[in-house]
Amino acid sequence: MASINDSESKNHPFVYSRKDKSLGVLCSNFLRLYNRQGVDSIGLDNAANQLGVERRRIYDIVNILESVGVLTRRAKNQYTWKGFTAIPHALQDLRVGTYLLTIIFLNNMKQAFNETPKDSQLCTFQNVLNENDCHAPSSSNNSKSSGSSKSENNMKEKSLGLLTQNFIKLFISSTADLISLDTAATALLGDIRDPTAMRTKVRRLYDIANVLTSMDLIEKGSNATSKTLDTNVSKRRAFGTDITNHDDSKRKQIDAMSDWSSKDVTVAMHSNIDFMKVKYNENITTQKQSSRNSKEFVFGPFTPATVPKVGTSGNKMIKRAQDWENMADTYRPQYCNKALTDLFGHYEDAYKSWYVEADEMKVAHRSPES
DNA sequence: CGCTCCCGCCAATTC
DNA sequence: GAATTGGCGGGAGCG
Repeated sequence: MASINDSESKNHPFVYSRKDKSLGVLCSNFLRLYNRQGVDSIGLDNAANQLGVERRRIYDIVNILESVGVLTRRAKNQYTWKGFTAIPHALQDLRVGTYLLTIIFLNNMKQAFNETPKDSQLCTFQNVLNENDCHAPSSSNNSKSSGSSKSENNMKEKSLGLLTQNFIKLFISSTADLISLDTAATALLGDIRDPTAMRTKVRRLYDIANVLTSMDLIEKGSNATSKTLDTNVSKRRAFGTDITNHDDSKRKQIDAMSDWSSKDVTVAMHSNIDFMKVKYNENITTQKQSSRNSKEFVFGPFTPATVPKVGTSGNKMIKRAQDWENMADTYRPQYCNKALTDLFGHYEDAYKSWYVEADEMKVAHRSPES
């Protein structure tokens, strides 16, 4: 009781609005309630009461927060508050894992290019994620590899928490500032072409996006003009929605993400910097017209600025696409799901030249450390 | 009408 | 076998 919904409900505080019960505001309230020093333990029951919501909703919030390091499950009904300062570390772990994943992904792409179509759905980000669970435990015994990760804990694989992390990984591996939820959903879907699964996935992503937004880790952008701010630690990206879902041979609407702000300053998000709100925004006035087919910019597959040192001393220079370029337009692997193509479409060229290196690197980084 | 996404049924897990 | 957790998707709200 006392102090619950305050927010900025400008108008009539008594009119019910669906917005007032969104996961986003709930998360805000949750944070407002526990994000103060002195707190270190959180009881679910308590939280539910304080916030005046059903238990179920608390689980949603808590799971997502946990996946980003803000919380940790201590015991039944009991969570430990870690705070925002834990986010950088958590993200760093995700980043490392993602790096490797991307390399593998590139290889898969390569395969797709060379081999026949068959049922190579193996281009799904999710599939890559599955085959090598690069979860980032970050603490204690590294890679104890407890048995097979086959089809066992199927339950956990669809958890909101994991989905959240994978969603973030998508941002990390892509240079796109704008990623539509539909795109993300498709990429994160093991089985493409499953309308039902798709819808569900998108629903979940909406949930996640909302809480991440309330945490200021992400921002909603419009298809027309992306406004991307940037926290000093984490990359602040935006999510949008696919437009023109139907149709195909038209123009792929990567326009959505085609206008990036000035190559945002990919901050390192190193171990521990003061996180929080020191967001410095930069002028975003890049009305990049861009184009769909003749992309002239080639960015590196991985966020150039960062990339944790992995074995090889990060000799990642982007070689410009060569004769591959032509092939790119005409010989677009259509058997790779469209969403991914869109997602990574910017540097499709880069792929061509990259996968060669990726091949080498893959062998190279054979566990020097980490 | 299509995009969002809240609500809560009920299954899986844990006590 | 009760209590916790938490997928999942129907369908309501909003633009």
